[in-house]
Amino acid sequence: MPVTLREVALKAGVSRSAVSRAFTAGASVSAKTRAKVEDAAAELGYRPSALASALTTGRTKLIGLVSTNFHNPVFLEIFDRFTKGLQDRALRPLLVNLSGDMTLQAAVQMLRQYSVDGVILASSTLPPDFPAAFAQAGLPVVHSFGRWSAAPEVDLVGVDNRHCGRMAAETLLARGYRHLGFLGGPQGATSTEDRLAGFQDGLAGRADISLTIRFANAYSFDAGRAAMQQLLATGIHAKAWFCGDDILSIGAISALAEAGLRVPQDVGILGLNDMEMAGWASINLTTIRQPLAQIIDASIDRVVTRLGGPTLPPVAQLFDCTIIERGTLRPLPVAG
Amino acid sequence: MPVTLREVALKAGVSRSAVSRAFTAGASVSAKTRAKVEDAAAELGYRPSALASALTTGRTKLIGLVSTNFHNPVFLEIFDRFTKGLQDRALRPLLVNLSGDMTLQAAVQMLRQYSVDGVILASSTLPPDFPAAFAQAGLPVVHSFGRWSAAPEVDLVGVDNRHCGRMAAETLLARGYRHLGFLGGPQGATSTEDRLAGFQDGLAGRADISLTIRFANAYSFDAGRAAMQQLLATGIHAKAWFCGDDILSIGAISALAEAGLRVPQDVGILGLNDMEMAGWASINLTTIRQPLAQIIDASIDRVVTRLGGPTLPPVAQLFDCTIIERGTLRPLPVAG
DNA sequence: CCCGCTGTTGCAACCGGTTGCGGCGATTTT
DNA sequence: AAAATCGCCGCAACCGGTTGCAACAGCGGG
Repeated sequence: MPVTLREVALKAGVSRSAVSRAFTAGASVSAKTRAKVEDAAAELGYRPSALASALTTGRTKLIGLVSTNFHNPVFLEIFDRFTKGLQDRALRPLLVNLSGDMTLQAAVQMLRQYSVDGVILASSTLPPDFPAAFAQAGLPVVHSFGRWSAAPEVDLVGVDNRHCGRMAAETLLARGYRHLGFLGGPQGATSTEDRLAGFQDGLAGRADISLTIRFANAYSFDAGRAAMQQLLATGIHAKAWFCGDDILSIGAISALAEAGLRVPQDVGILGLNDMEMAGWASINLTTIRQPLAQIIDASIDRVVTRLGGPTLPPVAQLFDCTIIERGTLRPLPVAG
Repeated sequence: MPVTLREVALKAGVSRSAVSRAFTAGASVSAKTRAKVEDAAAELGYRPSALASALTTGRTKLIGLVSTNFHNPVFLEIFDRFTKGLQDRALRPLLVNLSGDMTLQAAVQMLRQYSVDGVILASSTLPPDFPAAFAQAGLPVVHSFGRWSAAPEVDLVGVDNRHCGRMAAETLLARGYRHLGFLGGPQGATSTEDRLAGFQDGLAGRADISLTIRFANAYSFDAGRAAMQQLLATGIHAKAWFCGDDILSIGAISALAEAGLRVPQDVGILGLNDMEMAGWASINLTTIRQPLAQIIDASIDRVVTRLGGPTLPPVAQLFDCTIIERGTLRPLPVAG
């Protein structure tokens, strides 16, 4: 049913090679035959099959876009940017939901079978052996939002989560909070571990500080709310919480409100990400911004350079975070 | 670099056909050779190339998943369910973000070039000629959340939006609201048009009712908030609004709160979708639920039956909506 | 022991493009 | 005018599997 090279060649009165060359940029074709071919192709509605050409060229222009978190609204923003960015570069995202029955091994096999040109792993929770599994299968991979390492096994783009943790500590200390809490994502999530480590770093040597540490069992609203409910039920009351993610913050705030506690008058909350919702007037979350657009653009750039280029050693590329002041922490004391 | 059929055949001491057959279910192979092949394949880490086989079988197991709305959080839930459901059936979603530079024509061409087995168009705003464009290109397509038609051009799965509108009208009337408002999505969005039509239907013949109609310019928080701000600024105050979507409702509620109006004491809000956020304690939105899981499962089933089966006439499959009572409308008057 | 049948196997062509190579005609050089 | 050069084209092989067909082996029955 679909029209092929042969038919265009026939109609244009040229060889199949000529048609092929007419459709590949930079090939050796005269303007005249190219015109003939284009006319015939247009008339027949011909488009070269990406699969067939991939077979010989070895390039599918398919990129595996792998993620685990489909319950954190920030990922909709992330998918939006990734899909647009990839499309702009004529690449096609093959979306993989790494949850349920889809195991890491299954995902690797699957993406190998489809000969994807590269893989973007968008996850802040998975340890380095996840991206490494793709690399070992011979797939160029960039880990977006992954854990920093001085000698990364694969390309990495993200932020310095330990530094974010220190920034959170400074922020809370500067506002005079002394009873602090850390509400992380699931235990074992690399981003949560690193943010906590940095947070503790920033608190080191301060004898006047108390710190409660708790982990939600997912980066989701429900998990954040449940964790905070449990904390309140057990009588644990920090005066300010650094939450490992905006969505946890929002869940926690919900639990606090249900318990009749006001934010920021009774309890302060500091998030991380600065997703769109954080800026909604009804939420107005003070948070540490990850520069999503930059991270995503850089991730795509990395995978694109891997596509053509030789095999260079993997690099880690980190972006700076900035604190976004809104309404869920009490104000800084006035200087002087 | 990747290991091919030929190498496995060599190592197993059989022909290439034998290897191919060993990997295709239901092919004629003896247990003995199958075992030999599987051993050799396992040793070499062989996986058949999906592209190469697609070339002859004509099946890629690729499904184009096309959407426009990456700013409505409900779509994260939708993508989660679609990706899982497709994966469960060994299908692969090729995600297309139909916005920015990606036009309908470009998307059609692209999906044709990749020989996707089918297309799922997940959008409640696009008119029937969008899905029709895929069908005309010879791609089996199902329109999820699309506009109902007695004689649809393509398979359609969703809800009866006019009926939802009538349900909204009944709901608000039953609670004694008389000054009503309709806050729709972008003008021209089919779902908004139909919900409005149904809403007006349900209000027909009621002389004691006033109705204000306004359209937000997207299905997004910002659009809902901006629209409500503008309404308030121009002095338009309905006592209850039927919003065309939960995310519009939440945006509208935000604007109301900023203006010092309480929901539901001063203004009632009724949403549509029942996305996860609607159930959050801090939002607690009364809304009309679309059965997402059912719609998505049915959509996948439809596209799967199109895959193998003969060309049957397109069908429309609608699911019932139910009202979810929460806290953004005043209670029903007590009977008696 | 021969025949026919069934189940398995390999050959070779094909899916739809790509590409190295040799050749041809047109142009330039001497 | 002959020779060297260049651009363009088609031939044919190839990418990695699949599949119709014919050949063949092994088996049971006559």
